[in-house]
Amino acid sequence: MAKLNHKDAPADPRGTGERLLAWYDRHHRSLPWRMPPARIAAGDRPDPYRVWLSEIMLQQTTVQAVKPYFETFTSRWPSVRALAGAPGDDIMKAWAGLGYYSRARNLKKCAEAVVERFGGEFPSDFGLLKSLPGIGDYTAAAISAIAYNRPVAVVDGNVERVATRLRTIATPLPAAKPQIRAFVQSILPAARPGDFAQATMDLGATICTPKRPACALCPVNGDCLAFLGDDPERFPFKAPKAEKPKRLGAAFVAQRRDGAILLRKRPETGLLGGMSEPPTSGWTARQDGEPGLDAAPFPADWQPAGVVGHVFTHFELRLSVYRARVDRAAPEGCWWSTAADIHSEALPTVMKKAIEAAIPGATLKPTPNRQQRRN
DNA sequence: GAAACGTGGCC
DNA sequence: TGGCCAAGTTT
Repeated sequence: MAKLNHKDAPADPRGTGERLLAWYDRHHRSLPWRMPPARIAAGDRPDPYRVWLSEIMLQQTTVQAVKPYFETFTSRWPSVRALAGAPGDDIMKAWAGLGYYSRARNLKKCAEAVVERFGGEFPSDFGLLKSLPGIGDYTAAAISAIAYNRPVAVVDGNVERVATRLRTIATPLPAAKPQIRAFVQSILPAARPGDFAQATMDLGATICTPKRPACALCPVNGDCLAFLGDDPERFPFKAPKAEKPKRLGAAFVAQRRDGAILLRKRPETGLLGGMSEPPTSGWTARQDGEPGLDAAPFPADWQPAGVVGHVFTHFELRLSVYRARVDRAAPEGCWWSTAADIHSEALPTVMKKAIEAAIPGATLKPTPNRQQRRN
């Protein structure tokens, strides 16, 4: 890492924003939900519905993971009114696999609120946006700036990294947030708040990365205190993460003679809230041996079918999977999901893993080339 | 302020 | 392999 002396002190910080915009004009990423800077300059604005939807999907989620979901949602529900009118279960099914399912629950609530409170038009005001379900500080600022070009500071994880490096802010997150927000506000170009927000995020995603940042390519390295006199990779400062506890549980995959699989719906709140699953044991903090057949939802010829590992945000799960052939009506609260339906159920990834362990191929989409198995 | 809340990719 | 991280919000 280059260490420059004091003669190379940062240029006028007020120029940082303009330099970021000039870089963005040339090197911006092309994304499905983004209006490119040339069209912004021509007077176009992005659809606030698409901005909102993309921002919710992008919370703690990579661009690559979001792309296909964004395409699915916007094709199926082209407007906030369409989404507000959709059955909640359809939204959960379409969200399955993307994670953080409270986002999907809040998505419908927010769409309904926009229709009822604002006549189907997203507000531009930060405070009004933040009053909507699922919209916090970041998302309210992002919609306000990107969709409406309001001069608000948009601070996400990328911007936190860029800002703490530019100013060598050594206060650990999240305590450093006010400092960061104030700094970003101070360099915000008044004419192009939306482009500036996206420019800063693009810089963080492609140049000012967490590990091995490409400082030589950075358009504002001359403004960066970390680059000029420190080690950029040290920033931002964060508290060490707590160790993940390990939990054990069991899943019971019952299959009917025609191939249908028994599912039920999880409670609306909490982990995987509102999503579907094969019957499972609880998996609270138990470490005293694998859950056994006493946790089965009903008596059957349960056979061990392997163990599935899955890492959640705050714990690791080892799920013992059992399988049985069952020929009976679905118990109260459960339903038989046929081979034709199983692909479109609201199954979280961990539950697809469990079903796959018991019945390989069961949750894969049928292809024209593949014969459906019927036993 | 701290904990809950998913998943997949990268090194 | 396992820890880190990704356009955070809610309670």
